[in-house]
Amino acid sequence: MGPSVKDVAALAQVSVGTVSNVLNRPEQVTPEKRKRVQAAIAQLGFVRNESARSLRSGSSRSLGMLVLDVRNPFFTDVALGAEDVAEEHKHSFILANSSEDARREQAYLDLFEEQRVQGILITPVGDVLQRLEAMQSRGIPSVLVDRLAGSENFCSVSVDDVAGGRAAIEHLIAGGAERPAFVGGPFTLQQVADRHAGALAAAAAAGVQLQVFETPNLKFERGRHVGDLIGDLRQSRRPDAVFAANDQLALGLLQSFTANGIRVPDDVALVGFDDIDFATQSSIPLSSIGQPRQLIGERAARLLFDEIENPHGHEHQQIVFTPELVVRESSRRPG
Amino acid sequence: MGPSVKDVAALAQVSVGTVSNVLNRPEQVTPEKRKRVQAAIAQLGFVRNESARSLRSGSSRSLGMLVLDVRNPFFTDVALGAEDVAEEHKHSFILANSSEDARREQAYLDLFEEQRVQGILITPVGDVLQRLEAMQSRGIPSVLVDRLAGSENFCSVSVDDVAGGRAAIEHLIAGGAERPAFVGGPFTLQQVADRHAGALAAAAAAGVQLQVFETPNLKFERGRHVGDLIGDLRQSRRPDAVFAANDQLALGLLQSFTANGIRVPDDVALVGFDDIDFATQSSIPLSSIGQPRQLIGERAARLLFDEIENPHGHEHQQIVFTPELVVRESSRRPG
DNA sequence: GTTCACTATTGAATCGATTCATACAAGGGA
DNA sequence: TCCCTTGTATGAATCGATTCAATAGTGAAC
Repeated sequence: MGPSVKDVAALAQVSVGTVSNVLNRPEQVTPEKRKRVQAAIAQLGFVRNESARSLRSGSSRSLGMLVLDVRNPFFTDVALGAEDVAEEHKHSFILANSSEDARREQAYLDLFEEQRVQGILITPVGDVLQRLEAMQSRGIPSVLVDRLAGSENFCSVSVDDVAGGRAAIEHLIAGGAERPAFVGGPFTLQQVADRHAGALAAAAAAGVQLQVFETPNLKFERGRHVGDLIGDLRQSRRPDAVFAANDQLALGLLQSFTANGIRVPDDVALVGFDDIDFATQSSIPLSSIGQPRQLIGERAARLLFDEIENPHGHEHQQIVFTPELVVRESSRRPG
Repeated sequence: MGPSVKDVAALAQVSVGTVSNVLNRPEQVTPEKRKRVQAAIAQLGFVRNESARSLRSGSSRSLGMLVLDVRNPFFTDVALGAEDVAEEHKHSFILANSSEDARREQAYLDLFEEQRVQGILITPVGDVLQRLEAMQSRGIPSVLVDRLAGSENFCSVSVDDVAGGRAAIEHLIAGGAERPAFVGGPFTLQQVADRHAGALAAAAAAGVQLQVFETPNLKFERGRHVGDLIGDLRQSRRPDAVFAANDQLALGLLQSFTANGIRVPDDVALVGFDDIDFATQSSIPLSSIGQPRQLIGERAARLLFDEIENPHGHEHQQIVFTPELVVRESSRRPG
C-alpha cells in the first residue's frame, strides 16, 4: 500500500536501519543523513505502520479503559484524567463501554488482549477478577477504578463512600435537621450501601433517627417519585432534610418539591452525591458530595504505568480518596 | 511471549495453515482436526495477535472516532450509536477526544493513520479537510459528523439547524410571544449562526422584531449572566420569550430567572436546543429542540462502512436530519 | 485401471519496522 | 606506524498470522 521504510531508505540512499534510527533515535544519526531521511519521509508521505512496530516489539503502545457507562459524566471525567496521562506517556487510549453488560465486558477484554494493550483500567461489571489475574500473569496488568480491590493482586483507586455519607448527614444535622432521611438503592450496590452506612452512623452519633426510602435504582424518575411520596406526608412526619445517594435522584426530588410548593432549603434541605456539573446548574443549586473525578483517572493511570514500566519492583496500592462536601443553596440555612 | 499459531499447530499436530483456517474459515476444516486445534488453543490459552494479522492484511479491523468534547452528552450519545454499528461489523472502536484543540486533532489523526484504522468519523475542529482528502486517497475514508460537508468528497451527517431555530421561534410566537429574543454565540460557530438565521426568518415571517443577545460561548455561566441582564430590563422592554442556542445557556437563564423571581413560563417562556437529559430534569422542565443523537452516529457509521466495503461503487451522501421540538413546562402556556 | 474432479492440508513466502552483530571510518595515544 | 576507542552505518534475521501454489488423498466415471 503506502510507502514503507524500504522506500524511504531507497529514496534517501541509506539503509533501512538508518531510517529506523531516524525515527527512534535521531540523535545517533549524522545531521546530514537525518535531513535526507526526513526529506524522503515528507516527500513520500510515509506513515509508520504501528502494527509492524508492535508485532516486533511484542506490545502496542496503548492503554485500554473499560467503563460501566460512557453516558455517565462521572466516567467520562475519569477517562479524561486517564487519557491525559496516557498522552504524557505517548500511549494511545482506547475507551470502551461495557454498558453494565458482562458479555460486552468479556468481548472488550478479548479485544484488548488481541490488541496487546499494555495495560487496562477497568470498572468491573461481572466476575472478571480471575480473568484479570490471568491476563496480569501474561503481562497485561490492570487497575480497578471506582472499586476497592478485594484482592491484594491489583491496584485500585476508589472513594470512601462511608465518609461521604457521614459528611452529608453531619452537615444536615449541623444545619438544624431534626428528621433527616436517606434516599437511594438498591443496597446491593456497594456504593449505595456504603453511603447509607455512613449516613446511619452519623445520625446515630447525633442521637437522631434516620428515615430510609429505598429505591430500585438511582435514576431521576425514582427521585421524583420519592419526592411525591414525601410531599404527601403530614408535615409532622415529613423529613426536614434529605440526603440522596446520587445527584440524579436529588434532582428528581428537587423537581418534585418545586412542583409541590415545598421550599428548598427552607422546608426541606437537600444534599446529593457526585457533584455533577448539573448540580451547580439546577434552578436551586444543589449541595453535593464531590469526588475528584479527573484525579481518580489520573492516579489510576499513573499506577498502571508504574506497573507497566517496572513489573517486578511494583507494589500494589489501594488509593482511597475522601470525597468532599460542596455546600450550595439547597442546604444553606440561616441556623 | 504468549503462544503463537506455531505452538498451537505443534500441539495439535497440524500445520500452521490449518490453524489459520480454523480461526478464519472453520467450515473448510475436517471436524476432527478442527476439534484438535480448538482444544490446543484452549489448552495453551492462545490469543490471536491482532498486530500480526493487520500487518499481513494491510489494515486493522477498527474505526476511529474523533469528537470535539467527550464531556458533552451530545457526543457520547452519537458515539454510542456509532459504536453499536462498529460492533455489528466486528470492528473495534477507538474513541478519541480533540477537546476542541486543533493540535490534538492532528495528533489523533496521526495516530489513526499509524494504526491503519479502516475509517474515521470526525467532528472537525481545525482546518483538516485537505488532510482528510489525502487520507481518503490513501484508502482511509472519513465521514463528517454534525457538520455538513462543504465539499462533495465526503459523506456527512448533520442536523438542519436553520429549521430548528425556525421551529423554536414559531412555537414561541404561537404561544403568544410578542417580544421574542435569541440568546447565543459566537456567530462564527456555524451551528449558532444557523439557529439564529432560522429564528430571524421565523420572526420576520410573523412580522415580529427579534431581540438578540450575543454571547462569547455557549456555557451555563453566560446564560446566567444574560438572564441577569434581562431581569434588569424594564418590564416593557423585557422579552416575553427566549430561545437559547443550547440547553446549557437555557439552564443558566432559568436559574437566573428563578433567583430573580421571574416566572417561567408565565413571565418569560423558554426554549433550548439539544434536548439533553437534564432538560427534562431541571426544576421546571425545559422545552428544547431535540436531535436524534444515537441515530446520527449510527447513520454516519453505516455510511462509513459502505465506503469501506465498496470504495469504488460508493457515492457520497449528505444526510441532514430535521430536529424536533419537544414542548415541556418552560414554554407551555394557556394560550 | 486410468483419468478427472474435488476437497483437505501443507509450508514457504509475505507484510513492515526494529534489532543487533558486524563493518567501517576517523581520530588519539603510544 | 600500529592499536584502540568512539561514533555511524549496514542489512539479514525477526516478530506472528495469513495466503496461495502445490500436493496428497478420495471417490466417481468410464
